[in-house]
Amino acid sequence: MVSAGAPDNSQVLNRAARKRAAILEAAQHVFFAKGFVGASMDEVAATAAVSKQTVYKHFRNKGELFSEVVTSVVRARDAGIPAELLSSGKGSFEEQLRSFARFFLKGVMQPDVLRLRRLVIGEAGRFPELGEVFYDLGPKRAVEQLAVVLRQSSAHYGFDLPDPDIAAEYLLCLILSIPLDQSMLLGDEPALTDAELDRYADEGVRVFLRAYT
Amino acid sequence: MVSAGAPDNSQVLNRAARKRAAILEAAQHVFFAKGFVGASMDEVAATAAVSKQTVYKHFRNKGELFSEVVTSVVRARDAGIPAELLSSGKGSFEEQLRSFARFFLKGVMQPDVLRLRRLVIGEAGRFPELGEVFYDLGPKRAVEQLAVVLRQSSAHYGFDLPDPDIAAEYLLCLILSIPLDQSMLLGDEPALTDAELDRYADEGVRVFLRAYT
DNA sequence: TCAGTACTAGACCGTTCCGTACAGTACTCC
DNA sequence: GGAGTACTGTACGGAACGGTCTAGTACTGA
Repeated sequence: MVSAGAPDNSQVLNRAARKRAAILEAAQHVFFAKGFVGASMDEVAATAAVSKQTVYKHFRNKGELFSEVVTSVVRARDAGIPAELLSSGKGSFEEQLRSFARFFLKGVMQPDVLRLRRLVIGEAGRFPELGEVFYDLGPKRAVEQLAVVLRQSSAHYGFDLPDPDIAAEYLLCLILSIPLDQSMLLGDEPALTDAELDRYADEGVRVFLRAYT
Repeated sequence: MVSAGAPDNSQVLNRAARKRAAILEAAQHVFFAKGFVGASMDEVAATAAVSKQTVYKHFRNKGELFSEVVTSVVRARDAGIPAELLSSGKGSFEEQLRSFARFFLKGVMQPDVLRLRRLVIGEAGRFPELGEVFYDLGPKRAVEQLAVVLRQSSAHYGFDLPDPDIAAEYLLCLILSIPLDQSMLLGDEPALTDAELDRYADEGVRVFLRAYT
């Protein structure tokens, strides 16, 4: 019997690694639902179908488990940009930016990513270093990648873009901020459809291009 | 002896109202520092220099106290736009928008407002209605006020602005999002100086005007 | 002045939680 | 097959917390 929602690691991981993965996944679930203080180690152990002792064998204490959960989720989300996005030259500049915009917005608006963001923001006082990890692998990376695209394209299409790094920051906030801020304060229900997200992405790009070309 | 940081209400409020105010102020402090679950009613009572029984005489339970704290802080910040901002006609359109932008950004970046935002976002699962209160009296009001300004000014200066409500949304996120998102994830220390905030506000307005005029 | 109300101080109850301890069982790897 | 490691189940100590209770004190307002 393979537990639903989790890959069957029984063949590729030894027992210890398997247990560790189960604990991390259970902890993610519990922390996302109840926050750091609200979550209990007993519930994590029960959800992972593991004894509490085993939890403490893998993670020194609650805080370390929390840190590992957050960093592992952030890193898992950081798979990077799909190759086809980076192969520039396909379509107009606006179409290219639109592809990026839709990709970033869809990623950021994943329910788990939204929950993670809420968690990190809420615990920024207790775990400031986690905010930094999230920022570096989230917004910061996105801006850097957009800046590369802007630099290439402005050269390729021959228009003047004085400061691509700053332009990328404004582009990103034009794409993400409106739906993201609403989700942060008003919750993710009802979730926006893909079509609505695409409209936000496209409109953000449109405003950006009017300002910068 | 008047406690520092709080107005001396001893002359204008009777005892009950005075105690109630002291509890709210103490609770704000404790909740901001430790979050909802992390704060304890004993600490609130001690900080307010009040017996725990008195706390429970004024507020039915911890959740109600938390709600009252958040709504009272939000409403206190909702004093509205100073009159001199609304008296249009002074200066160019860009100067007028700059005044608004600087005003909004400075308000949003107040340490207490940042802490409140973090708190509301972190507890959005437990208290969704507080997110709504915050949103309605925060971003939503700001967008509405900006839309009024845009409507008036586009008529007054005779340029075409098809959808002032949507334009106001983009204007607001161009003004606020970059410093605000950084503060949410990276903490408020070190706080940005007024001059830096003004630069963000002015640059946001500049990008907006390039896109919309 | 005096009744009624608000407040105080502290004990208290039931629960929850983190982290540890322990004795016994399952697995893994040589 | 056998030693060594990982895991289980449960119990426990110690602390914290939300909320109630009680008995006594200070204040208020007519």
